[in-house]
Amino acid sequence: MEQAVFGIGDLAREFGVTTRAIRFYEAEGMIAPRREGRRRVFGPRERTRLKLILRGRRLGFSLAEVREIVDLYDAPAGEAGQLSLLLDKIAARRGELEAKRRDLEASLSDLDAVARKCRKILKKLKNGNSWAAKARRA
Amino acid sequence: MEQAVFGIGDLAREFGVTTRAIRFYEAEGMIAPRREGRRRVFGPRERTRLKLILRGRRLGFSLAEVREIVDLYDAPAGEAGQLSLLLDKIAARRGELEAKRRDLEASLSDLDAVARKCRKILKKLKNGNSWAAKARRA
DNA sequence: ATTTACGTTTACGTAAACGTCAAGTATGCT
DNA sequence: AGCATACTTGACGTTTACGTAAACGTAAAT
Repeated sequence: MEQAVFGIGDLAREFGVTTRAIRFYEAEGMIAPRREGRRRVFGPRERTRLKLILRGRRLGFSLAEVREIVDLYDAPAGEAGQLSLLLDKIAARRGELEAKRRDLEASLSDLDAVARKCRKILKKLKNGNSWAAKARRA
Repeated sequence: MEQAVFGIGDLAREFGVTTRAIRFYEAEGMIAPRREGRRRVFGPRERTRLKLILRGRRLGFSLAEVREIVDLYDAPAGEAGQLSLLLDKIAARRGELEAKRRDLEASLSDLDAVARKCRKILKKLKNGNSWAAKARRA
């Protein structure tokens, strides 16, 4: 078994965040670990939620946005109207993610272009560079 | 010609940001429009820089990170040592971007999984649902 | 001439997302 | 018993990334 419960310190270490951050997310109502006395006890479910939160944050979403995204995950229980409304929300989020992906791909290819230019100049420098001016036109 | 100069308002409208933000980036030394009297005049170069800045921000980078990324673009002029150092930096940034891409793909596929689950339930609801319990096992 | 539109600087304000103490509690080890 | 370690709840502080308002400049339109 993959271990079913975690202390706040365990999760902090595992995900590379401070316990303060985790408590903050709880105070914001984004996770709700159960208590054992006063201590927080995180089950796999809360652990997953935390993982989702942090992933969202790394992708540049605000906590408010993250909250809406995460909420999509444990909604699927309702009548038809609710469900297709949920599907709409999901589609909207998908759109945002795809926009981000476009930004990402653009960044990657831009970066690659710079790298290529770099290597080109570097190569010319290695074997005698008499005509360095030519490389600078780019 | 694609228009060679822009006022601050033009760029704000084009990119959907406030003029305040643009001035802020200038104050931070991330763009340096030339002046015509007191007014800022942005050439295509500064326009591109701004575009890069905003793209970085959308991807969740801090301005400090964005600065370092953007600086990679107008460095390619130096001796061999500098160039390969630059290539190293580029590789590092590429790594970050790829990590972000993994997060992104994971988010997308998670979202798709929820959507599939949703549609499944929805379908069962449409034709007579006597055995709704079966769908809840997921 | 004056309103309108766009721009300028200076300066204070603010929301978000935690960081950083402080002071107390609970558990286990030696 | 004494100490270390991990956790708790406040409460205030800090950084980032702008927002917002005031007061003014300049040029075109009415």
